[in-house]
Amino acid sequence: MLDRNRILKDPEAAERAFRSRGLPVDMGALVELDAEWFGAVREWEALREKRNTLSSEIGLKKRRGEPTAEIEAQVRTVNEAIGAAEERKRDLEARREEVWLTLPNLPHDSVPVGADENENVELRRGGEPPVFSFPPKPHWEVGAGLGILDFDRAARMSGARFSLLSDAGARLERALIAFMLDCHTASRPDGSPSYRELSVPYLVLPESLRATGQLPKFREELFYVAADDLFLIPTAEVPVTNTLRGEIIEEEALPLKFCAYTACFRREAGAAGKDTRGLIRQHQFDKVELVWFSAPERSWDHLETLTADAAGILERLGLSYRVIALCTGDLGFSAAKTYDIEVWFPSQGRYREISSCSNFSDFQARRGQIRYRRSEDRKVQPLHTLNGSGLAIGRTLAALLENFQTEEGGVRIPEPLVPYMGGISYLDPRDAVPLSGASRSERPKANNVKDFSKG
RNA sequence: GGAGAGGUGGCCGAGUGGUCGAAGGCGUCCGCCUGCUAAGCGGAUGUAGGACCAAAAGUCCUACCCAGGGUUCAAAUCCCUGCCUCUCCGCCA
Repeated sequence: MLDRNRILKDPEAAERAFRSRGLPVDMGALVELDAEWFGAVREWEALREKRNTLSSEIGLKKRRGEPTAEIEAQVRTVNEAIGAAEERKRDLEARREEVWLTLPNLPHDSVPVGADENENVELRRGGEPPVFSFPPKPHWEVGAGLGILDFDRAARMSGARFSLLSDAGARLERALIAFMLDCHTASRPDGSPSYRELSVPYLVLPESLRATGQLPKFREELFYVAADDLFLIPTAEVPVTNTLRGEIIEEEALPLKFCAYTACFRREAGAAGKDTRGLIRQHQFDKVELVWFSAPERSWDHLETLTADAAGILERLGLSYRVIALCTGDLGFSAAKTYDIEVWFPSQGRYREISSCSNFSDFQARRGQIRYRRSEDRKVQPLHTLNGSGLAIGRTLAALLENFQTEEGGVRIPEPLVPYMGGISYLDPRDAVPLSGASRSERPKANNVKDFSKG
């Protein structure tokens, strides 16, 4: 939600901002509707005042034993007017909300102006794309060769855009989650506080999604559980940001930094034909998310830190990446400024998004009533929220399979992950065991796994 | 899922249908006092929208005592529904 006073003070500036996002907004109609709504509110308030005055007069008279029938009749008349005014107010309020809740955030001044993703600006690169002496295979082929990635069986149980990982693949996914969380929650060399880890619900109420901006506009992107009026989260941003919804936080406590691993669920409506193969675009994927709550004057610095924190994971894993600043036309609905981090995919010969780090300024905080008490003057103000992937697990896994593949079809495990893989430093295609079971001769020694399934 | 008890300000906790935005306490803030600290004393202390004002201060109006309906001239207070919490039972990872 945008700051009403700010928009109404300079509607032309707001209109320019919306146009820079490629969204023409009829500010005239918006201003007019707002004025109409506001007039209805004032009218309703005036009538309430009148009724309150008369009612308390009745109280006085009753105590003195004076007759009140006449005033009571008056109040009844006023009440009729209130009823009508309330209906009008309610109607206008609904119409106004519908408009205001679908207005996107205003881009920050530092965001490059541009029409679409072609005008995004590359800021920096990290690492070198690997050089191969053979044509690198796409990750789904590498994964299939290793026997750790299976899309056919996933489709059998769940349909398109789901995946099934097995053996070292499943373990690698778990390793990445643990590795990333450990990185973000580790104490920092400069003594600044690390991220606090949260484990959050995957199903949320509509108002939670309204706060972060997915509703009302992007309902078709969400999986919805109609029987309970709950939505599956499209990102941990939703539950983590909503953790503090409706709260007032003392300025000294800011910034508050949280990280959380969750599965994420997206319908990918309108993405038909895009990334139909592989792990890039799934209905369900894993992500470690970073979320900041910060004071407005510091949030732009914090976005830099947040982005560096996300990129740090790629550095440790030895993956090549670049950071780009999204232009106004490519900015997400709630964001005031966004950096995308893209990782190198050898099979595609290009960088693909692996993290999106945004400052939402006070946009989500207004919608979710997340405020802070400024220590200087004790005033209560909306704070700023930020978040970024740190990182998307499936895409990281895919990038590892592609970037560290060997000619034999194996994959080298980056050194920091080896402890998380139980010492495994190389995935060997010769170790592959089909899910339907190995033949008697090549069946590996049974793992000494305890059965915990009986709870 | 069944039975019962509740949901009031940062927290605890009163509240008879009318002057209750809400007693009291705790906490917090500002002063005073005590040569430090504690204690003590005085005062202030919800949020949102709006009016007056150049602005601040201040005064005033409207709303909010889980949410939504209802009764009433008038609802934190009475009624209904929903949600949530707690206790007991059932079921269950």
